[in-house]
Amino acid sequence: MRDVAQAAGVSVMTVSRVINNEPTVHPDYIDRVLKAAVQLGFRRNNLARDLRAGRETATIGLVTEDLRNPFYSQLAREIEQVARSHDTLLITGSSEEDPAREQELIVELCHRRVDGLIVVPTASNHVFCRTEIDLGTPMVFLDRKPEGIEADTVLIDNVGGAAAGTERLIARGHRRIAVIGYEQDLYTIAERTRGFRAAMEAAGLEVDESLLRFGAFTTEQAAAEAAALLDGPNPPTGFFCCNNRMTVGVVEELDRRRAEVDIVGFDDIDFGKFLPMPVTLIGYSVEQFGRRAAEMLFRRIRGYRGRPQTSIIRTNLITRGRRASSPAPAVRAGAGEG
Amino acid sequence: MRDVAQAAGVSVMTVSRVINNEPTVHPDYIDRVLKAAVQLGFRRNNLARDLRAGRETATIGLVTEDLRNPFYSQLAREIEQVARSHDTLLITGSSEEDPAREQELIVELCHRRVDGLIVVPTASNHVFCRTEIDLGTPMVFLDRKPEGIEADTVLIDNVGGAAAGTERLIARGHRRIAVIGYEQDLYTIAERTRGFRAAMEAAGLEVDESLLRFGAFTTEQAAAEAAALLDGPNPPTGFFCCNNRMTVGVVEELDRRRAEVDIVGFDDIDFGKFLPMPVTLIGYSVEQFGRRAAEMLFRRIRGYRGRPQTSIIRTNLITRGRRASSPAPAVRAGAGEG
DNA sequence: ATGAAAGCGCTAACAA
DNA sequence: TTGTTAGCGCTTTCAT
Repeated sequence: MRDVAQAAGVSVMTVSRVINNEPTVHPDYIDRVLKAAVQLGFRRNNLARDLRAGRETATIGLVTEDLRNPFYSQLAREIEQVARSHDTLLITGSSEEDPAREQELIVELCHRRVDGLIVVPTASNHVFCRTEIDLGTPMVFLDRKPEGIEADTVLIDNVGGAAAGTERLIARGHRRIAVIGYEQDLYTIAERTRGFRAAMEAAGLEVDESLLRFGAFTTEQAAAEAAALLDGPNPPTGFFCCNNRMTVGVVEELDRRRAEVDIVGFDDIDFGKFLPMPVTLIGYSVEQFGRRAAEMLFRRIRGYRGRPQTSIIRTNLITRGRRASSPAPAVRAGAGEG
Repeated sequence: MRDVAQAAGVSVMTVSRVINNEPTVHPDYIDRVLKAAVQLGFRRNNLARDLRAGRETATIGLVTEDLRNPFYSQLAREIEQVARSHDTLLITGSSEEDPAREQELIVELCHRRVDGLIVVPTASNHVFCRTEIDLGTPMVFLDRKPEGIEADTVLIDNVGGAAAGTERLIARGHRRIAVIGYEQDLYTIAERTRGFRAAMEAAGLEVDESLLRFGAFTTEQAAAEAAALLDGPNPPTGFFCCNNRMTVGVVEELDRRRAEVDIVGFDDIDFGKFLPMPVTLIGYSVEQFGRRAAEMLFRRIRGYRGRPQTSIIRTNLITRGRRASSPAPAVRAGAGEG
């Protein structure tokens, strides 16, 4: 900037004014400065600018497990849109379900002075966030409650949604309902299971604990769990799946067997129309989910000082999939050939 | 930091050394400084630090059309992983296919002094990037060639992949092959169409221009185009779909009609196993795609000064989908119910 | 091993 | 309308 000032024969302050479009500069100077700036390839250093101004960085961070998961990428998109309306950019980081990595990311982002953070917590301890929040980096937690602290949180109505789905299975006459989940301790899974139990109890039905399986993580493992249950002595006639991955796995297994079993699953599935059998899904507006969190965050960034709030996104039941499968055996997807 | 120094009774320099883990500090001081820092809730301002050091911001940017598209989010994830190995964070921005927005984003990111940029260009003019690149922000273009400048680029083998797919259709005896694309002028579409034509010509087949349709953008529109062609006087027996959205649309339409028509489509489809009919897809490693671009970028960031390079990712043919559909009519997916 | 001084690039506040 | 001075928070350099 000094060089530009020198080349244009003015002071740095005039240059500063020109590049910030301040109206109080003589047109001749504007011209000269601009010309010199272009010639020298000058670019304002926003770091210095923000430093001086003690200003916000106009950046927020998003920490999720894995951006590849369409749920998170859609969330990222919604958040980015809200951020854009606040002239703010979004930094994304994937924790890869590693609590250590998650903490590292959060701390790193705070050090970089992001204006705020949206975190989808991996099961872990979040007390260290308290410090960062108190020190001036607002955070909103999404989808799961943070552990050990009270903070702004946006959740899905896990209990209500799971109960509604379970009720539908019960209404269809099912009494023996299996639950397929992963990581029993994960907040969402625990809540959804709670909703399942509540609905069963409300209907006066006993839960057969041997039908609850929380060992699967991948689609394939979910399919294996379903297979084990169906091959058992007293197989279930309905399945409650705790998330979309589980649902897909169970659907695959049932399709393989052409078993007449009802499925309810948490989370909508974007290719749901291609599922080979009708499935009831517990959906919710991901758009609303992301926007709500982003809006809460920006309210904090703009200085709101109220107590931590929890916002719940409601769910709805959706029917997806095609009726009546063909009698021909399904063919597994081929791998790459060349 | 001054406050911490005062509280600990040392100079700011000592504080600086402590928080940077420099080995030349007396243990007693380390203790005192750390204690004071914790007590005062001190956090190093990395902005100031980077400013002084004239250092890189340890951030790169990624500009895509829409993060919700699984293709881009997977790309983002791969790039993030490479970035992480360089202790670098990733800022993502969506251009929403708006060239103006794309330029705005790129300029904004450059102003923020990102160390480098990966751009999936929307059809537009990219000469302004030349300036930014010369000014020190390396850029790598992904998936499509930038317009009007020469720069590092990573592309898919669009022509070769499309030709291979077309050849397969021809080998199966098809002579009348339709092409369903969107935005004929988009680099990828144009190249894929070129590959299609090349394969047809090599087989001595004439291309019926009335079978090439580039008006669709959504899945539904692609289905409509397919329907129009099939209802025409001399319908095609094979379809070449220019991307995954087109493929899904055509599959839906053919499934609705239970037509015996072969489909080849560019891009793999993650739920391919659920497609109701066998489809040949032209796939490629998205992982390799993203990593290659990120690695090219970091090579530039580390100072590589060679001429702009173009790297081509090869494709492979994959068979997805289930054989033999059922005789029952398909049921459209339901909307939300509550 | 520690500290004082200078300065990174910019802008707020005031002076001219 | 323009320029001068000072300082954002940190680190580099050099002296102690």
